Amino acid sequence: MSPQPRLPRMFFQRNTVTVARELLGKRLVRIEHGKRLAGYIVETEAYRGEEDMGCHARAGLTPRTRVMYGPSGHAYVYFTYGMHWMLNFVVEQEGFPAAVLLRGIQPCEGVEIIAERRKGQPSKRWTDGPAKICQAFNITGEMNGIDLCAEEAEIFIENSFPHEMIHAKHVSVGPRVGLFTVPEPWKSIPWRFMLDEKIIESE
DNA sequence: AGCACGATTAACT
DNA sequence: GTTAATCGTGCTC
Repeated sequence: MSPQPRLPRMFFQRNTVTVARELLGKRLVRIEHGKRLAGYIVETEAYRGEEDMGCHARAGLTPRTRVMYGPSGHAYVYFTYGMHWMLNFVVEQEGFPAAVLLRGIQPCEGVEIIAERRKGQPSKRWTDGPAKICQAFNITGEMNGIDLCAEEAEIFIENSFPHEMIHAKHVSVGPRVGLFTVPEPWKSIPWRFMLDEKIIESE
């Protein structure tokens, strides 16, 4: 499919859970040296506010969480486990800290570059985790805070199914991953969204 | 200043 | 199923 309109800031400036759900099926695009890498979003998680004990913003406003308190439509990129980068999208109103974590995509453009960066792994495992996406798309902390809605943005989200919404029967929901020491109800709240990849159109 | 742990991954057994 | 890799962050002393 040819390039589509980018999602505007108003898309991100809404309830975190709504945005996480509606990002399924949209396309993540990365511009590198003028070349497009892209993939359909198939898995997201919502992290919402200081009350959410699974969200980094539970620590309040710190150097790390500052971007989440800023305007929506920006990238929140953080480092964890001593080696991995994670890409999130800042959402909700400025001043309310919240973000959507990108956990899975299905590559559709720049596949040969993605394959090279994920060399040694089968194609099903190229971008099926948050750190794998950042490795495949060459996304690091240098991109923390960039505006996805700016004209010159090197990362943004595109519409991909302009005439049809993703139907609920193609979406599964569950608890967020990796929150081992987070108390309830936050540990089990169903804020993880997965798209049935069989409905993704091929190029 | 020191410490425990993390929104993970890959390579093991 | 288990575990090492590896270091920034936030909390405690």
